Amino acid sequence: MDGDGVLRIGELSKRSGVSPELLRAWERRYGLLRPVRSTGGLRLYTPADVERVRVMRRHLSDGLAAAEAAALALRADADDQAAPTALRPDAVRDDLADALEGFDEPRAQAIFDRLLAVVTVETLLGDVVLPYLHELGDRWQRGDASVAQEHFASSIVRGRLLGLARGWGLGLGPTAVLACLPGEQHDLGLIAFGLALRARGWRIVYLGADSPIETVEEISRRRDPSLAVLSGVSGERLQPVVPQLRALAGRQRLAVGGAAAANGVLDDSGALALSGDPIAEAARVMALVGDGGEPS
Amino acid sequence: MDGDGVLRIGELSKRSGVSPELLRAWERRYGLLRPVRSTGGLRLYTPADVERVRVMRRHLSDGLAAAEAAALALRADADDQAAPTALRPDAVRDDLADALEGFDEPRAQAIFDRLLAVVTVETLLGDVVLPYLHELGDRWQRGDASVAQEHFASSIVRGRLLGLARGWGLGLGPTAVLACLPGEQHDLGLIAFGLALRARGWRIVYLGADSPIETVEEISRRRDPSLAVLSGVSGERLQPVVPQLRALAGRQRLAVGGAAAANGVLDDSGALALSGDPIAEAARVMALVGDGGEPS
DNA sequence: GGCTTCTGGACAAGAGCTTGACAACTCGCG
DNA sequence: CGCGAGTTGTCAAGCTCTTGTCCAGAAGCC
Repeated sequence: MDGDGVLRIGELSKRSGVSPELLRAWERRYGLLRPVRSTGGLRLYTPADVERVRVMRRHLSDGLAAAEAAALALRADADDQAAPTALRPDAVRDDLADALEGFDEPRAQAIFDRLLAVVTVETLLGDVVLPYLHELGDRWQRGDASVAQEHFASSIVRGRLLGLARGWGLGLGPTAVLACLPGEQHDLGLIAFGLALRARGWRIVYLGADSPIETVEEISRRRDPSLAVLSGVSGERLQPVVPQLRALAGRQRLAVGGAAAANGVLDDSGALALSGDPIAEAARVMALVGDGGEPS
Repeated sequence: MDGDGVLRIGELSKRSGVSPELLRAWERRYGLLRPVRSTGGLRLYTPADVERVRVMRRHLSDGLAAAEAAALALRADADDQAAPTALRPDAVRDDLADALEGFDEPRAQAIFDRLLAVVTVETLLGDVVLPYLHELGDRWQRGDASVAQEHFASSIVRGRLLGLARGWGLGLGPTAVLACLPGEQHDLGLIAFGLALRARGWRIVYLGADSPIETVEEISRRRDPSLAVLSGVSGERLQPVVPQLRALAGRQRLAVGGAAAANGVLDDSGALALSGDPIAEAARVMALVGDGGEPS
């Protein structure tokens, strides 16, 4: 499925039939594509970009103006995720919820298998897994779901997500280091975020739950990533480490994700707050890092 | 089918159609091949390497950049492996340690892939993963390994083990419920134990880290397992819950695993102590439950 | 001894990058 | 109809990055 790796502009040109100059022009003028950059500054495109260029061309040959065609191509992209027909996301979600809450691992795995055969990882995350995790969290807070159910479900989802994560350290794109704040055990959102970045061509170094800040510092020195992301669900986790974060943000582009980032605790720390859902934030990060480039 | 001896670079070049200079360049730049060396320092390749070079060439002719093609070839390696040479467990373990401690996820995954093509899950656990985890724990205590290395390595190992665990709830065998004691975050040993039981035909219901005892109780009621296992590395975790365990042991065959079970805290609780290594204990549990049969 | 291989660096061709310009085209309007 | 203004595909110059190839001297192998 995402077996294809990233493409450089020449190859995208060949596959889409659009000259490199024009591809760059479309990017500059309409933001049609927003490729990740390699360490050397080369544009790296994903297979999804090939499709987007195709849509653009189709609209052009329908007689639309370039600006118009680009706008449509960009929107089509969003619609695409909203309408994978055949499968009704909420139905699948209910199905999954039912399986997980009945402690029925085989059935839950089967649902994942069936889904992955039809949709992209991103759709899986955005339409099924993340909404389900939210729902489960809410129900747990209301006392409608037991700790047992929450534990069981998390374990299975974690296993599947980590399975999808295989090989996410590989490739040419920019590198992101991902870790949970000290004391934080909720890692599923962070893994989802990593998968979303991966789908856009990034390389991921994943440290997991409850990581001391020094840990992130060490990796930053060794791998010089384009971005380090710390994640946490509660502000209490964040408060005590803000000074450390400020120091780290001095030498390393830094972001904090999850609900912990929501209330302006980070305001003058130099770290970016990513309090939205993982997929949206991955898209945002793309834009920022793409624009800003690397601070040497 | 294998048995083929090793190849020197000239021979590999002839078979793969890639010049020796280029093969060396690919090794240096992308780590595509990692040949063992003769005593004199000559590179010695296996037939599997021929295949890998072929994959690389195919990706190149698909128009991918060399660096990207190499990355994919390294991952694709997973799918079809021909002849993974003689595998000496300690050598592999060192290799794995090296990859994990260098934060090199792709290489670590490749090592797992190569291993799994030849050995059973049980061998993988017993000869490589568990010893490595022990070693890492020791080094970490001595200060020879950093927290970052420990986190990174755990994440990858956890991902792989959970991947192997897929579908372990399926089947007809006796059911075991597995959970970590409250507050306990070390789940790798428990997962390994689950895999060992699975290899013997059990069904596993896995609850994961930091599980309240009530959680286990709830599942026991709903699934009526043949055994429930709680795991922890330190006795401190165990002490406070002994009364609860005693109560639970009244209606449910119960065991406690990990170092926490070592000192006679459990003596009169009715719970079985499993303080040895996961695989040996899985074998022991088989014998016990096999003998005793199912209570009603 | 003759052929192969090793290391490490160097090199050149080609692909890509950015900035800025430019000509063909479309379109609204007097 | 002709004209200015905006749109859009293409091009160029000067640099950087990537990648296949080459070299020289030392050493291995049969």
